[in-house]
Amino acid sequence: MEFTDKQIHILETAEKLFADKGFEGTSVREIAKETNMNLAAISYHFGSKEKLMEAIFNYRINNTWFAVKSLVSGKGISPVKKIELLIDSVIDKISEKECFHRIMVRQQILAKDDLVSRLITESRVRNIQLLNEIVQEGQDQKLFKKKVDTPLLIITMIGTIYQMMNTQDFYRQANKLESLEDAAFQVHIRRVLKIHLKTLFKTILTNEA
Amino acid sequence: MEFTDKQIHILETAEKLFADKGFEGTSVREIAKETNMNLAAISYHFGSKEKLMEAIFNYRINNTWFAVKSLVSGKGISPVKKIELLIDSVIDKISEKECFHRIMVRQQILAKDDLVSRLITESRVRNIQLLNEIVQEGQDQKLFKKKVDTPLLIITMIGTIYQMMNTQDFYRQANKLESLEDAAFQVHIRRVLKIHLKTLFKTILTNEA
DNA sequence: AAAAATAATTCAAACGTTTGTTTTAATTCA
DNA sequence: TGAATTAAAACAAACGTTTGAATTATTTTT
Repeated sequence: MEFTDKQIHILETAEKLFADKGFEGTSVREIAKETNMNLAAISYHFGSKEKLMEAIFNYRINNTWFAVKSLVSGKGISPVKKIELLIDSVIDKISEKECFHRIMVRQQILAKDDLVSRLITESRVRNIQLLNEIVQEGQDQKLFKKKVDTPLLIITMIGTIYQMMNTQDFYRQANKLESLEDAAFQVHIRRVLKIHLKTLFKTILTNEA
Repeated sequence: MEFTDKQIHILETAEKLFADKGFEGTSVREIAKETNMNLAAISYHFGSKEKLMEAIFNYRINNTWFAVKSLVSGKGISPVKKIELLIDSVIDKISEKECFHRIMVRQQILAKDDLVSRLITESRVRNIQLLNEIVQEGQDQKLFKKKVDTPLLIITMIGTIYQMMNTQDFYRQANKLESLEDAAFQVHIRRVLKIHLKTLFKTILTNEA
């Protein structure tokens, strides 16, 4: 799936608009205006609004996990360390593509069965397999509990990250962090989330507590 | 805010449609057809589609926390027990109003500042205050850690519940629970979530681990 | 290297639908 | 009778998409 510079410009502009106003809430005319292109250009380059959405998913959802996978399947790294690397990586990846993930959250709630929904499911399966590998390794080394609900673990991880992403203004206010610069606050959130999730995972995976 | 039976019928029908297809993805004509009412009836009873959405929020978002509040502010109950009661209650309340919460999740992601957004924020403030009370009590009794990020705790709680709600088919498949009846699976999810979140909260709040 | 031919892209305009809402008359209920 | 509700029809505006001519880029031919 290759895209030209112009197409990528449309993709990323549409991504921002879809994230802010929703798919149905964004008109093709808005996308055209925001990209300084003609209305017909979107149909010309992508065929339809629906296909543009699919293109965004093809553009974003690939290659997300390959870097993590190589990190994680490396020998000589303890399962605990691998979990930590995974958490760091997931948080960074999601933060980098915040708009896309906002779209994905909204999309996964809808009762649809289209290409986009299938792409989301495939992505989830990959995540499960990845975490399962690490958990299995930890169990083999008697470091982790025997019974671990891996899907539930992922649900807490992704759910916490997404909820933070979607309510970050509220978190900022509740913790009186309004004085922080935007960028500094983003860094702060990531750090807090990473520490938090690592603690949680250790509790669930090891036999402590 | 009082509603007639007919209005409630419209509210609940629209709620289901908004949850399944999104606000912009649902037409007023669809709501009319689904309720077996005339198109103009929606405008007549609520004024506009936007106001109908606001009415759904007014209908649902109230009274959600009053029952919890009375449970929680009771004397003679340990802070740990109160946390458990809170978790049980939140999970049950959200499960009861799944459609509404699906709408709320989608709504809170949008970059809007309307009445609905303000209602969501107010609801969050109430939740924080409630949990803060319990945490404070636990800290006074030297049961909980001194430093607790209450907002982060709520984010994990709500985030986990929402993520489970939105990906429950996936969870079911990943844990090979397809043989369970729908109702039994719902019960299963709730039980698992309750145990899971209680464990997490105890870890974060107490000085273990 | 210049010219001609072909392909790719941009543009304004218009297409037919669907949208949320309003109107006006008919009907129901108190 | 008079107010509340329902019904069918119409409204203008916005929607996604298509059209066909104009323009630009690329390739082919001379």
